[in-house]
Amino acid sequence: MDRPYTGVIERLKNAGLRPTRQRLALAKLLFDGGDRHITAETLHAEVLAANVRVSLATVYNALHQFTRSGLLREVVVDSSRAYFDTNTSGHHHFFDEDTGDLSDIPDGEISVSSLPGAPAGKVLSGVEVVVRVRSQQ
Amino acid sequence: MDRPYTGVIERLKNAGLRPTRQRLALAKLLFDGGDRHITAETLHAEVLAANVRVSLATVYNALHQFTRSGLLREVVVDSSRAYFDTNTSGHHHFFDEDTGDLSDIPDGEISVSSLPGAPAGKVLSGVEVVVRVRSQQ
DNA sequence: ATATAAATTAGAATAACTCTAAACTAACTG
DNA sequence: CAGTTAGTTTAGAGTTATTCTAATTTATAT
Ligand SMILES: [Mn+2]
Ligand SMILES: [Mn+2]
Ligand SMILES: [Zn+2]
Ligand SMILES: [Zn+2]
Repeated sequence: MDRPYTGVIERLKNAGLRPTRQRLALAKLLFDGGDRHITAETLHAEVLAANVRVSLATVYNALHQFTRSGLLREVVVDSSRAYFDTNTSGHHHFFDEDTGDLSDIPDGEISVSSLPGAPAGKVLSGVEVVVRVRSQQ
Repeated sequence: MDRPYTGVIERLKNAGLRPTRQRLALAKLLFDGGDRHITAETLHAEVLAANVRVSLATVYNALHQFTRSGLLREVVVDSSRAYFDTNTSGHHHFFDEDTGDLSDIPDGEISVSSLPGAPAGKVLSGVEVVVRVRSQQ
């Protein structure tokens, strides 16, 4: 149950990021264990709960750096907060508008057919399907 | 070329909204002419340019009331601003991440197949496909 | 006309970020 | 190692889109 940081250290180094105490704690929460969908606030709360003092500015910095390096992907589903996804491969989401819960649509349960070409002079950068659901009565 | 408000007055009354000077001006900009994609700021600028004094708070109020009444639909594509669409029927969007341009994907050029059922205890409320494009370089 | 409920508004407040500039630290070099 | 330097963290201030508050105004009903 120990040597807990080796994997995460490598992951950060490969991304060209120094494995600092803060980034290690954040990366461990994000990448050790299954795929996750998080916001800056929830990640900040988790890292504090794990007794690592990290500022909110650093959480935002890390989320953006991880995203730029391809370790995370941003999912836009709510105009009031940014969500980040540790699963960077192409997949789609359920978003519960009442609870704010973001969850994956299992692969194969949805597919987009006959993708349109990008308008003239533009280049495609991603395709996202969001299936919105409600849980409140 | 006159009696310019009759259509819009009916539309507001049917939605249970009093046809005030402000709502008439906003509804005219929104619904007279083709389908539109707008933000609160752009609509506010337009209404001022048309020489009708309307506060930004009223623009936000109207956008939300129109949305609740089904005259508009909100499209979530950018975590920093809310877009509203005068076309409330089911259709999908291109979003240019460089310019902020939101445009419709022509009907038939895309389709989502094998829609998943909503997770247990949840009810489906919408399906949105966003095709992100870039125009810079 | 009056009354009443609904709507508008200025400006303050909020919330999610982003920025700045100073303090710290990881990594390199000899 | 000790010294240097570039990268990182941070507190707190700043920004921006949006919401709220409470006072004023207006639409509608009688
Ligand atoms: Mn924001
Ligand atoms: Mn916002
Ligand atoms: Zn996901
Ligand atoms: Zn549209």
